[in-house]
Amino acid sequence: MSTPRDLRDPGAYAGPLSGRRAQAARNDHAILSAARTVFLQNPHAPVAAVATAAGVGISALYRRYPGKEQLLQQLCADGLRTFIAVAEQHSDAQPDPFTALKEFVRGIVDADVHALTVKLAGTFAPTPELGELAARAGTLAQEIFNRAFEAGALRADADANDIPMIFEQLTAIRLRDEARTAALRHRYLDVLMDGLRSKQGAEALPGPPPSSEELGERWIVPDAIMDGWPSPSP
Amino acid sequence: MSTPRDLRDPGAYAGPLSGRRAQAARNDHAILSAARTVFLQNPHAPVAAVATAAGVGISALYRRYPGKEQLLQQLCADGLRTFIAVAEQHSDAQPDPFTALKEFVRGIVDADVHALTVKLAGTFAPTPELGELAARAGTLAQEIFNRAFEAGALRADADANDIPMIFEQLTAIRLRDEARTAALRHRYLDVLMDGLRSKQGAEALPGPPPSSEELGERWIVPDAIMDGWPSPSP
DNA sequence: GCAGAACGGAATAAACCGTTCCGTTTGCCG
DNA sequence: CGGCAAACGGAACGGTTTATTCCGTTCTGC
Repeated sequence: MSTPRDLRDPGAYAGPLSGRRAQAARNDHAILSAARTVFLQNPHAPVAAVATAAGVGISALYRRYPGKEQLLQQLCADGLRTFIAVAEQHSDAQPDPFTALKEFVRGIVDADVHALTVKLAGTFAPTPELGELAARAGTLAQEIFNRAFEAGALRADADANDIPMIFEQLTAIRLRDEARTAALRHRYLDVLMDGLRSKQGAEALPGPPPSSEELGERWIVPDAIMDGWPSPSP
Repeated sequence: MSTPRDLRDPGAYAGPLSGRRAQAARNDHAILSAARTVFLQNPHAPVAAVATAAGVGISALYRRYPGKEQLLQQLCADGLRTFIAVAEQHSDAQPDPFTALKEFVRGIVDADVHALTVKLAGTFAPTPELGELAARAGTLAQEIFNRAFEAGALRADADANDIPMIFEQLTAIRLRDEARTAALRHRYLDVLMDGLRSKQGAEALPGPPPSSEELGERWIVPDAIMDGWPSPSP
């Protein structure tokens, strides 16, 4: 029985797993990965685009997730978990706190994980678990910032809430070519972090840093981008 | 026929004009302004959202523009013209070229004009006029950068194409509160420009600056965000 | 062989959206 | 004053897009 199987995705390591089961396992990953790429490019992309990008049919997707919303939640949760992992990894084991902070930011930016938690926000209902993960992520980032700050490596008017804003700005850099995107982000990461460094003769940054409420703004508003603007009335 | 007069663009001056004509004049401005706000928030917002935000009916909008596309083109052209005006205004009359550059960037960012030309790109067919305006805008920006660079105010590996990328990053900062948005943008404008300043002991920025082709990427692709990915076929 | 897990993709039903149409209001002019 | 037409508001229309369901097919494991 020369297993002629698996017309799909022939390049991706057919492995020792045999046939259908193996395909299923690979599809698990392919779908998640495709969803990541597609939704990162366009948060409102149709589900069919994910299936196409994953090289599977729509039913393969719906077999795994009850609906689009659950897929997005999964994506977001995974992103948050990655964020936490990166943060923990850079939390210590680095003599210089400034370098630790910079490497941490680079890690998050390379993982392209911030967009997952923010650009997707508002396109699905957040679950309690998501909230907890986000809280933990925030705490870890805060700690890494604090260490650098207390070591005197940052300008006096730098603030922990500047970090998410830096993510935001670097995340805005997105070209078709993924490698080039990463390279450019590194470039401006250097510029930004250099601007945040402590230095003499620098005048104070204008205005207060973002407040936590301001940073959290994104999570509210399901989408309501079009309707009654300020807030019509219930 | 017998168009009595040109109701368009009365200079946003509602004044003592009486009745219907005055309302029309005010609507001209209200619609354009609302469109700006709405499409800046969400480039794919429905036309109805603009009408609602402007506090007018849909027909008031369609009386002025043949369709959505023309409205977007108008918006983009206005944005480009503003860009050019700001650039010309900061092009000289400023002794220090670095300050001139920074003020120029601040002017563009405050006018929120970059998003108009880039976030909207790909949502409508560009006209030849738009192309010319964009070219002129680019040239002006380049000149302002060059003056600062040649004066030695910028780090040696800074590049003119870094400027659009800075716009891009600052434009990504967008809160509900417009004033706060501007304030935060000023904050990171300071950080970024400080990072771009010439200084000793700075290691080189990693990787090459963005190429002009990379910056122009946005204009191609009508939308095709979901379908054949790399580029299906003509 | 056979039962059924997994699939691919067409079919479906419900939005969503740009644009048109129609009835109404309201200055202006004779 | 009466009538005309510029301006409007917003419902109605038709096309398109999308999430989700359904069904026939293909393999696997036994």
